[in-house]
Amino acid sequence: MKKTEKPGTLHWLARKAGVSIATISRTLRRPDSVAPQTRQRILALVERHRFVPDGRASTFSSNRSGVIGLIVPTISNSIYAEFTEAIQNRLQAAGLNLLIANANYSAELEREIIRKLIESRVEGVILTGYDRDPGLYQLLRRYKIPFVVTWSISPKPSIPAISFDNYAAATEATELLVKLGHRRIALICGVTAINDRAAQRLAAYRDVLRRYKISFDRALVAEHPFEIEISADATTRLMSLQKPPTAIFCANDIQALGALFTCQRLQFRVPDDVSIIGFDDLPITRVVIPPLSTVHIPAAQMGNAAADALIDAARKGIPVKSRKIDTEIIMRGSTGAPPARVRIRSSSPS
Amino acid sequence: MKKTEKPGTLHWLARKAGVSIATISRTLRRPDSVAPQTRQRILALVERHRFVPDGRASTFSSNRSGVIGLIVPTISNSIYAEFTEAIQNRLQAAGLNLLIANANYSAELEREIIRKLIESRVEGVILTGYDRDPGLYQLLRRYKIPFVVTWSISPKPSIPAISFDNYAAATEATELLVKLGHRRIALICGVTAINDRAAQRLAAYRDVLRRYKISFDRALVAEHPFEIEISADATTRLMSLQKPPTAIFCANDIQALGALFTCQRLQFRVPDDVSIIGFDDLPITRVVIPPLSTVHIPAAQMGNAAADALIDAARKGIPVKSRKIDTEIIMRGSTGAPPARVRIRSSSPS
DNA sequence: GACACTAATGTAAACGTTTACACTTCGGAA
DNA sequence: TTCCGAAGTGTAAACGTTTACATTAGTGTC
Repeated sequence: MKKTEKPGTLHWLARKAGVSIATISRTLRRPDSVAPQTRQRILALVERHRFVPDGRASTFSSNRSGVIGLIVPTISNSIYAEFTEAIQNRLQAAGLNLLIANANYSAELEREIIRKLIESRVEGVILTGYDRDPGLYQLLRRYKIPFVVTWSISPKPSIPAISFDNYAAATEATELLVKLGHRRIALICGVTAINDRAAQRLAAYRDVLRRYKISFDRALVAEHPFEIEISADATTRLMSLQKPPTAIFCANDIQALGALFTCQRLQFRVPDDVSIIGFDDLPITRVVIPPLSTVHIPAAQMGNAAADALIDAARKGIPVKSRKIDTEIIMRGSTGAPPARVRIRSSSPS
Repeated sequence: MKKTEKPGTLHWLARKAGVSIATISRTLRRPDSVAPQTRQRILALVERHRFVPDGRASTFSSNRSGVIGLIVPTISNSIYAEFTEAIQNRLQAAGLNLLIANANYSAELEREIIRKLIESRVEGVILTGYDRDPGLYQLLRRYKIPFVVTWSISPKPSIPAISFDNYAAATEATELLVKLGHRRIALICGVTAINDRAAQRLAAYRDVLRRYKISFDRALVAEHPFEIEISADATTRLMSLQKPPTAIFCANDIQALGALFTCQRLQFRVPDDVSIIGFDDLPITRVVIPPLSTVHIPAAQMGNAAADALIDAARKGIPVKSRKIDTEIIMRGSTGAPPARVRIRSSSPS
């Protein structure tokens, strides 16, 4: 009585093809290493039975998962889409797979995701932001999983980052408004407690004000999740102030759009009455009326660089090297000098 | 000479704790099944060494990957974000993990992704759209992987779909424009060759025109990728026609936004000169001026239902049952009757 | 004709869990 | 006292590949 192998395994195929299991494995992984006619016979069989080898066993046996994990804080902001697609393309070309995970701005959820990634022994992790429990970094190191921080730069040099400089970029944006003559500048940004990018942008804003001897008014900063309707509400509040701002720096384009439409709805002209500057340079900022001035973030470039670094780390053991990426202020139609009456009013208060 | 186990394995921990490997495994998987003091001792050890078990071995040995795959055609459109997050929440509650993959509107890439998912023996797959090589469905069935189609309904009842009805929704939207008095209605939609949702919406548009005896003008339909700038260009072309449309149905909110701003830029008033209706009901449609009329898609509800169905399929073997989800037209400020002069002109042509 | 070398294939150990089953201990019921 | 069941733990097979090493056959060289 012939022992019948379980269908859908290499063993089973090997028996059908009259070769050993090793030959099947080789046919699948390194076709050149088997004789052409053997190969053909086996591939025909594989085709006919629609055989898909068990990747779990393969990954486990070869000790290579071929997967890079990417953790983004949200997928609703399309700026991460460009970033993700760049990474995906690079990895695919290198024969690696991308596992996209959404941490939803939750440290708790991110922790679980990182743990899962370690469990599945991914060969690299791309993180967003640096601010997290140091234990997580230790864990990644403990399991020799290369990682890289993106979208912000850690003050600790031991944490490799491939990113632009949030502080510098926000400094530039705020300074631009100051140089246009604005003295009453609002900031709408993300929730700094859970978002180090937002925190750095806020810090930059404060420091610029201080440098130009403009007093900091807590009422002019609004920290909110990146949802357009929330930003719209915040803008309404801001513009209903006794002395509304003449400029709003939004640390995110989504928020800037909320601010733009809300100002217009409240009959403020942009940029004549209020200037607005965003952050990210989403495609929509070019289409909106007036087109939005913003800070261009080279998301694709950052993605490419991060992916390349991890490919080298995973395949050649080259440690990830930090790298800074340049941003650029894009002046479009939503920024200008403050209105004259405000300038007059502020010099001769009523 | 004591045989030393490889660190970072259950064996190694077992030796350290002076128990068997089975006890370690049980402590990790079903803590209740081991004595409290044993458990404590082991957990302390696990904690101290930051031990993370090898999920590949676990998945492989237990024959359960605990993963559901989700394939979306793009991640730039935030409508998929809501969908994805709903799925993620449901799966997490059920102890399953979500693997998000982006097929980038490429059948080729999608095929590779599906293959990878089968290789890793995921316990379910959520697909977007039904239109793909039938071999892929066969493959999923062959490997007994439950799947469900979302965002559109297959004409073949053998393919389970949890979705709204694109044809019905687009019919409603087009009909609404007709009933407002429009006769010259443009359609901006996705590329129907690679997007069955776009194809169904186009079909609905044509059928409504036919039903109301409005001649179909090829020049009034624009098929384009869902990028706002491309849609803006298409709108420019449309509105520069000898006889520009008095209404534009955009089968996607992104495109509708491009159309809206472009019309305004060209000095057409919305809705006085042109009506615009979108599709998806993104949050931004409520904020824009005028707020955009659109078709509300219950993305979260669809995600919940799809996730629940796959959870039941994976865990209890319940076959996925098709289900239709309702959409709703949301009338906001971007739709109205056609302008009077057009109505006059059309009744007494020059 | 012996030898070295290569190409093609086979053998079998290893990867690190899970889990069915066996075993021991202990407390209580008869 | 014996017996039974439950609780706790151990043993070892199984999961389906990959791959180092062994084996065989074939080819060309001296």
